[in-house]
Order: sequence, then C-alpha cells, then structure tokens
Amino acid sequence: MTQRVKESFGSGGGSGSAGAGSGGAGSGPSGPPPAPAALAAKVRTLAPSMTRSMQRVAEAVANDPAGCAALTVTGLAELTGTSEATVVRTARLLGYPGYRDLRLALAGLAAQQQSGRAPAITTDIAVDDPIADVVAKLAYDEQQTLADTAAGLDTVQLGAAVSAAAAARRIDVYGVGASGLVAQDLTQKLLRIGLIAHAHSDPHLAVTNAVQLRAGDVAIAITHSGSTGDVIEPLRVAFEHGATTVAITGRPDGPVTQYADHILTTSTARESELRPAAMSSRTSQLLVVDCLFVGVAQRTYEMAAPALAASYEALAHRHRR
Amino acid sequence: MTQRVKESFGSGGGSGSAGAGSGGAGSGPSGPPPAPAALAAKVRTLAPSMTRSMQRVAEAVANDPAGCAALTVTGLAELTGTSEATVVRTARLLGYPGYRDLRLALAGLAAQQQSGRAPAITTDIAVDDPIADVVAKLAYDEQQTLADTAAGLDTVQLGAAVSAAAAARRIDVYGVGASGLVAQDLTQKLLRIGLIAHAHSDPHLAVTNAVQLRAGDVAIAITHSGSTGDVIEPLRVAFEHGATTVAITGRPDGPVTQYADHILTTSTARESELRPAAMSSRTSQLLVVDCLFVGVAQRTYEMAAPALAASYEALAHRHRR
DNA sequence: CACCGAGCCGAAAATATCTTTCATACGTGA
DNA sequence: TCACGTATGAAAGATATTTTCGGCTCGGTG
Repeated sequence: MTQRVKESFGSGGGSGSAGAGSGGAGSGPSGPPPAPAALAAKVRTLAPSMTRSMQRVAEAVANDPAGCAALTVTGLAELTGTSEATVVRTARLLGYPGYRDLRLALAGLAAQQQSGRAPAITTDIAVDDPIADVVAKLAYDEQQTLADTAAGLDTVQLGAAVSAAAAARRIDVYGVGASGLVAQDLTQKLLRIGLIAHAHSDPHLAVTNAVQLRAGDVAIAITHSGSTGDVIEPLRVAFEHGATTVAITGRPDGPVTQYADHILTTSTARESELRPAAMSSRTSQLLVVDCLFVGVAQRTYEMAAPALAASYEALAHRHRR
Repeated sequence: MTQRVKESFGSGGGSGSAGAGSGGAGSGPSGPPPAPAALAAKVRTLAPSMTRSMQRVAEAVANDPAGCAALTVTGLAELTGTSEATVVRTARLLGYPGYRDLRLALAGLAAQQQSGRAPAITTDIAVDDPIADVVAKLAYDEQQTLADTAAGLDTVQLGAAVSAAAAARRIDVYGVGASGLVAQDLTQKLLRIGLIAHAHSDPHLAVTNAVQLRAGDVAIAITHSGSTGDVIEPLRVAFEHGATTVAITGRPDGPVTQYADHILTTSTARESELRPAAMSSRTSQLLVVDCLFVGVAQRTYEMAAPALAASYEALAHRHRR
C-alpha cells in the first residue's frame, strides 16, 4: 500500500514559524474564495477554534457588521479591547487575506442586511415557552441553519466530491451517533440510484472495511465535531489506501480534515440547553448530503433515472388502500 | 385487553394550508431599487461637472462596482489610465470623504446586486444545473418545507402528544425506509433525556413489541404516505392494547390515522425526478419530531436538564484542540 | 500669432492604515 | 510547583491613501 500523506495540513508539531505558503498566494488553512454573506455562519463555525480575544473580535463583527465596517483596524482593536494584530489574525481565520478585505466583506454584508431586512427572532427556547412558540422557533432556527449551510458550502469542493462519488467503484460512509443516521440516509439514497454504498457505525467494522478500499473508491466521514476518533480512524485508513476521502464536518480545521481530500463544511447554529447542537448539525449535514446526492444523480443520470423510477414504483406497491 | 375502536375517523389533521411568511435568507427577488441605482444616477448627474479623467473613473466605477471594489487606488488609476489623485478627486465629487469610503460603498453595492439576483429557484432541479444552483434550490426548498410544516402543524395535537410522551412508561416508534431514520433520531434524543424509547424498523419485531404496550405507553408511527402497512400494523396493535398512539404523516386522511389518537401532519413539497419525495418529507418529519422532543424536554425538565447537560459535557470533552 | 491665465492632471512626498515580528504574559498539564 | 506551549499586544515594517506641488493643456486676448 502507499502511505499517502496530506502535505498541506499545517504546522503539525513544527516550529510554528511563519506560514508563508509555497507558491505565493497559498495562505491559510482552506480558503478558496473569501466568504460573501456567510459571515455570521462562518463566525459560528470557527468560533470554537478561536482564542478568547479573537472571539471578541469575531463577535463584534458578527453583531454589527455595519458598525465595524466603518472602523479601521485600530478602531476595531480598541472597541474590542484587543490589538491590531489580533484583529488581523481574526480576519485571516475567517478566510480573508487581511483586515482590509474583511472590512470590504463587512460593508457588503451590511448593505445586504439593510436591503434584506433580517427579521432575526433570536430568542432562545425557554422552559416555559408555549408549544406554538417552540414550533416557530425551531422552524426558524432550522431555516437559518439551512441558509447558513448553503451560503458556506464550498461548491468547488462539493463538485469534486460529487465527481469522485459518481465515478466510484464503491462508497463507504462513516458516522456515529446522530451523524450515523445521516450516513445511513446518504447510503440509502445512493443505493437507490444503483451505486454501491455502505454506512458504517461500528468503528471496528468500519476500519475493517476501509482496508478494502483503493484508488477510485470514495470514503466519506461525517462528524460535527471534526474530532470523533471513531470516524477519523476509518477515514485515515481509507485515505492511506488511496481512496478519495471526503469529510463532512462543522470544524473545517479539525483533525478529520487531515485525511480528507475534500472538505464539506456544515454550519453550526448557536445551541442552547433545550436545543442541542445535534439538532442543527443534523439539519446542516442532511442538506450537504442531499446536495451531494443530487449532484451524483445528475452525473449518473442515465443510470439513476430508471433506478429512481423503479424504487418509486416498488414503494407504491406497499401502500395498501 | 380491550378492543379499542376509534369513533371518529378522519378527524384530526390540521389546517394544512401553505405557510406564507418565512424568515430565512429568501431575500426579495426584485424589490424597489434601493441604492444600486443611486450611485449610477449620481454618476450621470455629476458627469457634466466632471473633467475628462474623472469621467473615465466614474464610468468604470458605475459599470463594474464589484470589480472596482477589488482594486486599490493605484489599481483603479491604472485601469482608467489616470492617477491616484484623480481617483480620489472623483470619490470626493461623488460625496465620499475619500477613496477608501467609496470602495466600501462599492463593495456594498456589489453585494446588493449579487443578492438581488434571484437564481430562479422556483424551477425544478434540472440534470444540467450547475452545482451551485443545486445547493441554492435544495436549501430553498427545504426552507419552504419547514415553513409549510410549521404553519400546518396542529399545536393542540402536538401538545397532546407531548403530554402523553412525557408521562409515558415507554415509547415505541415505528418507521421504515427513510422514516425509519427519523424514528431512530427521535429515539436517540428521547433516550438522551432519560426516557425509555425504542425505534422499530423491522415490521415483525415491531408488532411483537407492540403487544407489550398498554395504557400509559405511547406508540408513534411515522409514515409519509400514511399507508405503509408495515408501520400501520404495529400501531394498530398498540392502539388496541390501550397505548396512546400518535401518527406523524403527510396524509392526515390516510389509513394510519385510523388508529391514531393524535395526528401530526407533515407537509408535502412537490417532488421531481431528481428531488425524491423522501427528501422533503424527511425534513418535515424531523421538524415535527424535534418539536415533539423539545416539548417533552420542557415537560420533563427536572429530569432532562441534567441529562442534557451531561451529554453536552461529554461532547465538549471531545472538542479539545 | 504670441502671450497669459485658469484650471486639469499626475509624480512624488506625507500621512494614515494595515501587516509582520518579536518579546512577554498567561494558562495548562506534568 | 515548574516547564512548556500558546496567546497577546507593542512596535517596527510594508502598503495604501491622501496631499502637495509643479507641469501641462486649453481657451481667451492683445
């Protein structure tokens, strides 16, 4: 077997020196383009990997884009009680080359909000909320999650993942816990259009199966935290065996991505006691998975069309009247 | 055991009317032109009072706000074959303190134009849609489904179901196929807050287990079509054994409801070849299930709170960087 | 036809803003 | 408690923006 190693995964125990990328504009962990309006979502997504000071900056930016857009680096640093360096660092983390570009994006966002008039019912669900409120809040929240996910999804990565999956000899999907259900959902649908797909929730079996993979196969890991060992391990094995690997995660900087050829980022909605993170992450993951599926169905249309029709027929038969 | 019979068949279902307002990032397709035209108009208005060089700059800015927003003073000066000073002068004339602010406004303008571009999301997903459109359409569609579901959900029925579940000795959930995953999702969450819940995908085992149920227990059937025999059968058994029965279905007039004490209606979005019904029904079912869960968590807060906190902690531990 | 003045224009200096570097302080785990 | 790694801000360094200033063109005038 070939021991593949992903070279771009930065600073692994190294000197931590300057990150001047090779070949010029490299920069950063994974920033194909800057983000348009997905900024609020991105802030939430990346918040966990931020330091305290950076979080303060990110929060200020997310809360008042318009106001921050009017500020210079120094101004924003003072406002948040931090230094210019921290502001720049935050901008970088959010995917921009520097503060200047973040500021530009901020101005755009402000303009959009201005014209879009965001309703923003940002209240948490309380213990004594009447049931009707619960329904409204949950629905709103999931809608928000969907919008954020769609805005933050990297279509280039998605396209690459779709291509790989459409041409794959075999597709393995790893996920445990709530993500396991998403993995099964994806698998069910892929099977339905005639592809060979398996979902693995058992870490041991997953690894055992991952060994079978080779170039041309696709392995997909689904984990919100990005650091679920039970899911990373099989992905690593698949990666090292030459399979094309995809990570669907809410932490694009987490350990999983170390072994992922393509990274699909799910959005993280703020969570609260009565609204566990699993809820919105699931919604987000499902959207990503749906996109992946539809993309694959498009690419394999010749095969998928009759298969879809057939399963549709088969189902109708079970419906008694 | 008593052979229960439901006296009024076909009652229940909610209004089912389509929801109107949705929050989300919908953004008006083409509202009144707010600010974008403002700048273009200003350019035209002030053009006569501009010198030749300034006109060149103004023209460039009006024609391609987005492109110009990406340029520095020097860049724009070169592009228009003028000097930095001229660019700044133009910016001043247009009413900004300097180029920096013009650039910010330009970025905002670009973003507005961008968002105003409705990508024709009212259309079905086609085989040759670019991947970005697929994402947008799917997200939009699922948002719509959520809005519809929330609007059509009967909160009285939901409240009744919540009460029953919160007080239940044991909760059984039936679902096959895609609905099976929803059943599992609900079960996972209920288990997490200390309730006793089981999901059954195997019809035979489901029936076998349903026999165990009695008054005070709750049985929940999840079926989009409302006529999935494999799910109706266990619900019937549970119903006849005295359990409180709940149906989560897209057809409030379908056969399942015959044995359901409480009916929770999911919405049905239009489907197409590349967008199977399973997709939107799943979204809808999950929202209902989430509402049910949160409702139950509220009612059993004393018990649920520590459980939720505990699982939160357990998860947080895996988040270490 | 030559001269003159007014205002346009751009090169370069001056300033503001952004970015990088580096030493220090803090928190964390042994 | 100590040692290590990391986060953080002050200040130096690099860019971008603004201002200054002198050349230039153009239109009018003797």
